[in-house]
Amino acid sequence: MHISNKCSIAVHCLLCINEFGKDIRITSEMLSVSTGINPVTIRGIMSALKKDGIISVKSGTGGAVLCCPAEEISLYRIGSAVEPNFLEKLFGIHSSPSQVCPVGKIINTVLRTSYNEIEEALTKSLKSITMAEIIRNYKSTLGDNAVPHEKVLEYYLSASGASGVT
Amino acid sequence: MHISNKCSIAVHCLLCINEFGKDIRITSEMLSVSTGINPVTIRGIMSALKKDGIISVKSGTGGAVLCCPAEEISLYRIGSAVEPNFLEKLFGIHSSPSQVCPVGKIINTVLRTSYNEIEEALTKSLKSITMAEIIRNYKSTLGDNAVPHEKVLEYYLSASGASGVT
DNA sequence: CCAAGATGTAAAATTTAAAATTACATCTAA
DNA sequence: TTAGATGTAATTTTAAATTTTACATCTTGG
Repeated sequence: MHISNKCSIAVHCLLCINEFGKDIRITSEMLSVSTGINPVTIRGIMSALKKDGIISVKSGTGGAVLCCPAEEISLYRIGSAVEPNFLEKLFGIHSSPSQVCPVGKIINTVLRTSYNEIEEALTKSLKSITMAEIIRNYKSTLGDNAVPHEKVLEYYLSASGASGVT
Repeated sequence: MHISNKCSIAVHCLLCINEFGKDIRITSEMLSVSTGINPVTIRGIMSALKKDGIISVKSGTGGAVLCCPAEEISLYRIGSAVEPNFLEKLFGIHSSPSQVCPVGKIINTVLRTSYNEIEEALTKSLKSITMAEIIRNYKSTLGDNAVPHEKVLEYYLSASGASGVT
């Protein structure tokens, strides 16, 4: 009953790349620790983001970097990248209505008309929110909770290998 | 990754009630045949619609009728009735990010800020589409496919007991 | 050049949420 | 008073997402 976690996980990863990418090498292992999601799933998501041109990942040695301005990375783009046609899947429609009943026969068409309207509006909102805004929001939410950067890097460097400290 | 089928099923049922309610008694069995969904699930959905004041169902003998004008039954109202808080559930968020990583610590808050914006816009579209519009859309889509009403009633009357002709 | 540490994927196993099934108490009117 | 409904709880089944396992391939430092 919801869009899979992939979009949220992707945003999380992009925030990490943006925040720590200059100081440490961002690997799927590191992102796995940060997100609490297993590294294979992370790699799948990274793959999708890469295919869409949002990030580039150095194969073999590892290390992901943003490869376009944060203003150009909208939630719509992220969602579409990690889960093609995610909007069409938004509203579930029952799959085997009676083909004898006039309502059953055309319910799919009728529903799609309304759902398309909604998806259009939704697309607009999703396009209006970009990583630039999310990064700003992250920084201001961080506020006083901000941990010294070295501390964080130390955590990641020691945790590489999934120590278990999460 | 999507809102459950309940909302679509509810719209289907409401269309049937509106279309055939004057001629035949709308039972969960009849709606089960029309939707292809089992009667217990239908009764659950009808219960929810009833609780919200959208329909009234005669207990015991059966027979559902709309009990408010179609203009007042929006998709938002239907969705909320059959699935409380369905919008909050829209975007999945991974549930166990690292509490040591600064991103992991506040990712939920950061995401919710953006998702709330989107949900607000979505709510507005969902409220703007009502059964009145859907009924109009149904009638016009029906167009020439329109089957003589008696045929349909005959179908339902004979099918009561779920004959299998669907 | 080659081994350690990454990515990239495929395939199978597990988990989880939705829906179906089963069961039964209760209601209503012919 | 009984046949045909609704109302709901509990269990089973099903389908989809995620994790796990496995392994091929890439990259670079020693």
